[in-house]
Amino acid sequence: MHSFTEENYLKTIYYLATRQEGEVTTNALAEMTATKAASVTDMLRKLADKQLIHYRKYQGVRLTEEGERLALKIIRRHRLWEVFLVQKLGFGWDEVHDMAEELEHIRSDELVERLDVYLEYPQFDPHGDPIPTPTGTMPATGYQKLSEIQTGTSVCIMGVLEHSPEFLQHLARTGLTLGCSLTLREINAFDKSLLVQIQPETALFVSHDVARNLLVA
Amino acid sequence: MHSFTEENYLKTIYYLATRQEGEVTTNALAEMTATKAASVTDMLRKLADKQLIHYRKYQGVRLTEEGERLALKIIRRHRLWEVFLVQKLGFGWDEVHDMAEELEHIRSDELVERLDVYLEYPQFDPHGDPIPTPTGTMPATGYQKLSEIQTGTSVCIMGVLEHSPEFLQHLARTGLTLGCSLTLREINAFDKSLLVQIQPETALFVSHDVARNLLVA
DNA sequence: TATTATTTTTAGACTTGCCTAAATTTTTTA
DNA sequence: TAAAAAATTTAGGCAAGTCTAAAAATAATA
Ligand SMILES: [Mn+2]
Ligand SMILES: [Mn+2]
Ligand SMILES: [Mn+2]
Ligand SMILES: [Mn+2]
Repeated sequence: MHSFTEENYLKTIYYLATRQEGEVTTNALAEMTATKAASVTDMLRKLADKQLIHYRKYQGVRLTEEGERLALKIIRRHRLWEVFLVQKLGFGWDEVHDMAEELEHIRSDELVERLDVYLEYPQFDPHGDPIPTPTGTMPATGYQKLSEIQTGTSVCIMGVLEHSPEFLQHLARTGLTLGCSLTLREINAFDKSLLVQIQPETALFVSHDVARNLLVA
Repeated sequence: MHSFTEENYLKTIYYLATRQEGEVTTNALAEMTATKAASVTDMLRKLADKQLIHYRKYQGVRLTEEGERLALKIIRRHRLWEVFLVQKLGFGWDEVHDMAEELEHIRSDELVERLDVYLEYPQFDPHGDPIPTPTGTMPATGYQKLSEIQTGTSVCIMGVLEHSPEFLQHLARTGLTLGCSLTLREINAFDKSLLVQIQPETALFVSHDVARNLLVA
């Protein structure tokens, strides 16, 4: 079996690999896991010994097939638990991350598959992130950042890239929730803020910082 | 905060204290936690430092008020998660213990209280054990062991003292489930086995070993 | 390309929870 | 009640995961 810590590292490597081209660096991992580079190096050696990552000293890391399979398994658990916490227990989407961070490590495949049945096979978690399949593949979504679409386009909010409670609460307060449809009216040339129409009668300004963390389709 | 290990020790001390008179011994703890006496001594010193137990060298231990409050909190979590696993996910009562053993350590009071609401405030877990209140008191039950009632008495099965999958599966196979009512017909003088009637037409023999692990009222 | 600056790794150490072996205390038995 | 047995604690050590400080490798810059 693998420790909580190993599972968290695998998940973090997966996450960073999808965000940047090329190998994942020691420093990036240290920042994400809130540890020091020296500690990361220790763990990388251990994960490499277990054949979960490809690791060449000073050259960064990449998940092996087995490592990616495991990472996706943990992500699947995390996202299913988040669905449970929001849909069944009534938590807000800004409250569930830390609990899911612990629940994802409960060691039972049977448990997570029964949870999937119970939740009626959800495709997405409360943040719009796709839920990996039991066999370990990540469904593709093809969403775009709101900051990257053309003026005049009408789209639907499908997900968020930033998961901090502050950001999620801000969205909830301004009415920008998952599934909400909107039309991009104009982009301010000065600060790149966006004017979006969410109701026939209501339009609002969205900062570029918010827009590049909102996924739409 | 307290570690998983500390929480498990507190729970074990609570459990042993309810079974035997007087202080809980180092060896008893070593056996229950599947560790060695020397390791137990280390942990006892640590728990005593944190004021969670009363500990005098060579004299055994006893929970402090704070220690008991914490133990009951973990037991409450354990039993609520067991109810969830059986009632919502459809697990058998013989399958849930190990998962609950991990779930009980998820650090969120809000989570367990919402779970309680969601499960509609259950009073007992799938093994008939009472669920401690949020404020940390253990409801009394006053059940008797089946091995200790009089011939001719009619009773209802309310709980089990042994939680091993083997025992629980044996009960399920012989039809001795929670809530099942039965009448004690006779007690075999030779091996203390019991003849119990569970239907107007069906009676069956129950070994003394089984009977002293069945709680009735 | 030689010299800085940055990144990464190594060396050595700490904490937690566990172990074995030996010493000590308590309990039992002769 | 003294010796033997059992229970418990102490001593010393190990693995996981973390840290700081120093060394080594790579990248950036003059
Ligand atoms: Mn985690
Ligand atoms: Mn999520
Ligand atoms: Mn436990
Ligand atoms: Mn139970």
